[in-house]
Amino acid sequence: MSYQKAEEALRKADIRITRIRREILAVLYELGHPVSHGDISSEEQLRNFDRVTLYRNLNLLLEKGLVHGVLGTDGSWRYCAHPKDVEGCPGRHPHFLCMECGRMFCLPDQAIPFVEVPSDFEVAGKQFVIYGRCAECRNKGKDTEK
Amino acid sequence: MSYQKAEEALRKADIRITRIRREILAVLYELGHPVSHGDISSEEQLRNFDRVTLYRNLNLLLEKGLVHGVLGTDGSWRYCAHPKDVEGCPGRHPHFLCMECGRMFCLPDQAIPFVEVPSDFEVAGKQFVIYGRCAECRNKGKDTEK
DNA sequence: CCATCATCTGCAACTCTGTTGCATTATGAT
DNA sequence: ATCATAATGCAACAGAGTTGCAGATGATGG
Repeated sequence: MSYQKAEEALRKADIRITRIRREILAVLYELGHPVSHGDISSEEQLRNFDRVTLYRNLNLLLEKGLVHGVLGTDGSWRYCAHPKDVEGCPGRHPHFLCMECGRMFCLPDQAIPFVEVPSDFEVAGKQFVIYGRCAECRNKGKDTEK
Repeated sequence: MSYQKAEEALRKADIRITRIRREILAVLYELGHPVSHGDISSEEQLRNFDRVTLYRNLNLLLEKGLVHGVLGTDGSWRYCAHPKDVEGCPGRHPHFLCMECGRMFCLPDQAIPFVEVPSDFEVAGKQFVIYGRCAECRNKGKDTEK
């Protein structure tokens, strides 16, 4: 079950185990692809927590490296996490954002390439987002287009 | 002068030539690197125009392809443009965002690589942002750190 | 098992970026 | 110069995310 993995991760990161943190990690572990604050907050297990508390905990988990974030071209952040011993999105690859349904997909086969920055610049991270329409939305479009 | 280039570009794109459009393009042509709505609106020549009008025109210029946009990891868009006959940022390369001063830099020597997306996905565009600290901010830091 | 205290949570209010609706004004085609 | 069309300014709104603070909760020591 994901709760055990979640608790384990929290313990390793040396932060208190609270219900919301366990739930966030469990949800992210189970979904396995990047989801927005809104998506997370409408999950059954998290519906009754405060928006703000959710934001604060997502930021904490980001800082501690238990979760990684991808900024969509719609301006909102998606969060993704996997238990350490499970193959999954480590955040170091491009993501695809469907501008129609808002879903984000990992493109895990391709690494984000190394990029040369001017000397003396300090790199903290990279974001590589491809945007467009996913297969599902393109098919939906075809039905109603004509 | 940039105004002539600006008018030329507007004429070619077949949109009305108004004062704000001429000024936006002239400002972007002269700056030559991506700047935010806030940066643009505090430029001398544009200070007296309405926020909303500026947003609407930036969006129009984006649509018409006279300007391109880059979303920073701080969640706000930067806009960049060059006159057609001048070597400049065509938008098809990575950008560096300094998280401290908020300035964005083009990394024009390196093209954004081709990325394979799942079949039947439709690509509309790409965003590739490297974030961290620019040389200037790192130096500033050194003075006060100890 | 309970007390204690640091930390976390919920609430209200706020900021910042960007958008919409509508009345007024300017543009450029005739 | 006239006039329809398009652009502007204003007010109000929307959504994402943050801050401050009072009250609740979780880990630790007795």
